[in-house]
Amino acid sequence: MPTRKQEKVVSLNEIKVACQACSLNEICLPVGIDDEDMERLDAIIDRKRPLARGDHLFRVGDRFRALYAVRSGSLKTYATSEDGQEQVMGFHLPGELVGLDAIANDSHPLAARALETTSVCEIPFDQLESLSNQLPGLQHQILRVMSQEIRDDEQSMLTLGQRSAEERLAAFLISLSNRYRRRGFSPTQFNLTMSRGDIGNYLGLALETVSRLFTRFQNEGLLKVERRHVELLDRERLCRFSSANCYPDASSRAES
Amino acid sequence: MPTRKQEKVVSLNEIKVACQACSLNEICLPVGIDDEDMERLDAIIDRKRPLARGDHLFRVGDRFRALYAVRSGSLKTYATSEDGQEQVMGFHLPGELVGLDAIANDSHPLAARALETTSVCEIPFDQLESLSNQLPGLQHQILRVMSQEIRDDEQSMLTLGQRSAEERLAAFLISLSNRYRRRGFSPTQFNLTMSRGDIGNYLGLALETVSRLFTRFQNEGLLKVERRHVELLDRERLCRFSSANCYPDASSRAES
DNA sequence: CGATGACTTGACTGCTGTCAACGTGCGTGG
DNA sequence: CCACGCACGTTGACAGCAGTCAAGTCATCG
Repeated sequence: MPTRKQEKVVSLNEIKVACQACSLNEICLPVGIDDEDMERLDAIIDRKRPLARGDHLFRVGDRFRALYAVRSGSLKTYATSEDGQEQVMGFHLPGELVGLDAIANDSHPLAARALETTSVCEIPFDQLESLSNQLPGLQHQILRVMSQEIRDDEQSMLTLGQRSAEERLAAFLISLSNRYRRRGFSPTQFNLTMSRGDIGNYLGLALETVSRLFTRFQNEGLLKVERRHVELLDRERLCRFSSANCYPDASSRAES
Repeated sequence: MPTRKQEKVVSLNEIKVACQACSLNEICLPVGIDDEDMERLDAIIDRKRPLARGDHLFRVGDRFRALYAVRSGSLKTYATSEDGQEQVMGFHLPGELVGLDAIANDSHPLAARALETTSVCEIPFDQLESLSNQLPGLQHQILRVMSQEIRDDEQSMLTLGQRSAEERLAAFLISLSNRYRRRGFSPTQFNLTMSRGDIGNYLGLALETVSRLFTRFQNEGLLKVERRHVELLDRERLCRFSSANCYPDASSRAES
């Protein structure tokens, strides 16, 4: 990552640090906000103490008060069916926003739980909203982020609806890879913070199928996997397996 | 539908008519907007001439200029995979909004095509955005609508990922039923404006499977189907089949 | 009246879920 | 330090749901 223009005054640097640490740097509410506005945005953000693995950030039905940006660690969001079965709806990596689905009814339709030690930034929604009234750039950015979320969900629907087990897992791995790359992590080597069961649940597959596919992918030289650690050896081929373009995913390409 | 408070002045009535005809009446951008604001909103909306069956409202990659609200008729949105296969992503009934996924990148990621003769309202986005800067109520409403879209997509993901063919079709029919009910149409009797192929494509099923399931549902007394016309005979049981609550779908329950 | 497209139905296959047994690594406590 | 338990992961056997291929029916329209 080329260091961004950091020749700035004091308080501004503080924010840069704050939001770089939070991975919010041009990500959560990317671009289109100038430094002064960013300062005001930063002022309303509350940094909470970390969650331990298994802790809930919020539960189903909790009143909606704030959006959350993952600063470090990772979360899963899930619903619970009437028979008590968990339904994993998504995973959230550093720099990603959680809770956008709660705005509509002022209540969280999903629960969010930490997959590992995780810290988040809390963005009180009423404050964000009134701030965005004053800052058209911010308002536009929020709309963009929500639109991107809809887009990503559409992508997931496509994967879940139309793809084979093999294609789903490949697409999942490519998606993770893209999202890690985007945040400056290695796109070819990372740890899965979720269990095989979570992955299977999310992809609509039995956990045994996920396990078998990892083995198969490894035998075919596509990747190397050992417990939670994954190394993508042939990203290109894996990508073709996924029947999806490699880079459209959560990338958004940050506009023109 | 009990006629809504129509004891109002002239121009206001016009809007009521306009937006009632457009089914926008408290739906596209529901509640939270007072009459005066609604007048200003109405002023930027462009009513276009109807699309014929098969016409495109927009295509993949088209520059994003406006959101569209279905006034009458219906649309499907779809992606096209590299091998030319169509992937149906959604159906849009009167009163529903299309194009929210295009805001992020100023470009439509999906194409939208009329399933029958269809008319839409065009809502130029830049005008909507600057208007919403002046009207906090409108801004909030837009966020709600987008949030609801995310919620609905999550619901679809769940259906596609975890459910059997039977459950998917049942959920699809219940969803249609809820959406028709919400707009004042019969929730138990309606025409499918899309083909079996479209339904199957959307649900991630072969069209033959969809056909067989319709037959089975009919034999089990759940519904009566003849070509495109469907009558739900046992909505309650169909709902249980879908493994989903009956009313959460696209309802949003229009807040408290 | 024939052509066309949409839909239905049947036969067969195969992917993927289920059930079950068996590793493997890690933390806890002796 | 070692033993144990437990959660997680892997692998195998088997079965069933749903896809594919194919034939046939029905409605609409020129």
